[in-house]
Amino acid sequence: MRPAFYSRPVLEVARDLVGCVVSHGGCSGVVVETEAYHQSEAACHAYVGLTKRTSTLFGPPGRAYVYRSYGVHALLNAVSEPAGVGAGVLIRALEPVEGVELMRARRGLEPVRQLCSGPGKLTQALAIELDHNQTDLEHGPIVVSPRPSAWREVQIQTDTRIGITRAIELPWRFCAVGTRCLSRAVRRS
DNA sequence: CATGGGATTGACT
DNA sequence: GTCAATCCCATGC
Repeated sequence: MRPAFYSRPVLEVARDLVGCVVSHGGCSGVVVETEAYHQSEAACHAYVGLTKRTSTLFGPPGRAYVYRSYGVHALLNAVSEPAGVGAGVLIRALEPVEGVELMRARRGLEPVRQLCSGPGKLTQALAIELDHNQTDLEHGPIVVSPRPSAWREVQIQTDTRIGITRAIELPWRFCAVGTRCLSRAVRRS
């Protein structure tokens, strides 16, 4: 997707990314779960302001923000809003499309439902690493492309975000209806 | 320079 | 349900 797609309010970008396709490392999948993060709320890394860590979030929209979580997993975000605003969309789950055997090998698991049903799982399945931080999501190596026709009219449920301790009340989680690949079931709508 | 806290996962009780 | 693994980096002395 072009930078103009991401250079909008992060809640719109998070909603519109559901149904789009993420490709990397010989694999691809449809985005079925996202969360929005914005510098104005305390759960966002950019809340602390411009630092070495958050500089990607404050940079140009349409780039990847990849960081290490709990010392173990790489998590993928799409930098959103105009440059100068710290915001991003966390990609939390995919429904696998291409390269399922590669995903199985990288994950060490067979069930399709468990290959990309979590933010750390999908980066492992697609071989997305920390050095993809700041790379362009239009030209790759990680590529985000528009909704396939079957996903054009996808229904979306909102929910509160998962795994955070601050600003827990905001309904900034967006989930596709009908998928079996969410990281967790939707609680609220 | 030392410390502490995670936008998680998988193994185990 | 509980809990450890493991590392980057922001913060504070």
